[in-house]
Amino acid sequence: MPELPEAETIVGGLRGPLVGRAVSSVEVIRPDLLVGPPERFSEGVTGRTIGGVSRRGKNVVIRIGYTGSSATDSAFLVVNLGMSGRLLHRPTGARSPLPSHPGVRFLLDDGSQLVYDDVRRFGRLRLMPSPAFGAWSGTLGPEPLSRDFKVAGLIRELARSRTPIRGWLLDQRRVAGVGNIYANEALFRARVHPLRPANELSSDEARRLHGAIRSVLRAAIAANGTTLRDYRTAQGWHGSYARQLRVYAREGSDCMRCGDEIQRATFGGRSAFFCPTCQPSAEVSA
DNA sequence: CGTGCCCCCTGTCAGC
DNA sequence: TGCTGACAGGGGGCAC
Repeated sequence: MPELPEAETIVGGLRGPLVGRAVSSVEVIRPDLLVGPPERFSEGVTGRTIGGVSRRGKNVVIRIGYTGSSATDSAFLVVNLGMSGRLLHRPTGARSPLPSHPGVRFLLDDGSQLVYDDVRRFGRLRLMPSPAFGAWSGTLGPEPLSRDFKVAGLIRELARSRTPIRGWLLDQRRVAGVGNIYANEALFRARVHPLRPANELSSDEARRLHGAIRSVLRAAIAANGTTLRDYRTAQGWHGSYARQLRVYAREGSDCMRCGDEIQRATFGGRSAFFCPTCQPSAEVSA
């Protein structure tokens, strides 16, 4: 599901309704969604005030603290949505459809609710004290839309691995927030075959990939993310980037760039989509 | 440490 | 109509 653009869209939809609200009560319907004991989770959240909503990679981060506290005595609720997780805000008296598979429900002091809903239950909610949050964040790679994500750094890191580039992009320790949809889309834009070993990309290909990752993520954010099936915004809406996808789920269709037929291949346990002409399996010298 | 494979879970769809 | 198998946006654990 949700990759960086979807998490970013959810964050944008939660910030207004959540920031400044206190959590009146928590209902843990599916304890297996929590990392750690449910009692500690409930005690750590109940009665506290939401200080901010942000994102790290694909994760939604909700900062929680006592009213008036500084950031240092905050805790961080980190939500990884897995494949089918949703974070839905339901205003008081909302007529929006009921969540189908609610896992955790937060009742807020204005009567509205935040519901974590997840059909497949691959998602996880983790409440972390500040130091643990910092350590966890440090295990993730740079934010691809930040200034920390540099061409030089990408070239250096690519050289250290011979993993196929599509798998390399999915590793959150390398770049935070890229998943299978946007890895495939970025590789098409950069004209790099998904099976190319990372350390065999030329510096020009790495430069193109760097730009392609950033532009595809930005475009997807502008479209509120990609809804193929499960993803919804915090308000329950669909994202509209699916109709702008150039290769993902377009197997058998014409390449928008050259007209050749888009191929699908399964490796690393997941589908890759690419144009065999625009993305040759070895770099073509100019 | 890097890499590849399996599994977690439910729902949907294609094929028979 | 109904059954079976493949597959779905993620990631943790394990063996090598």
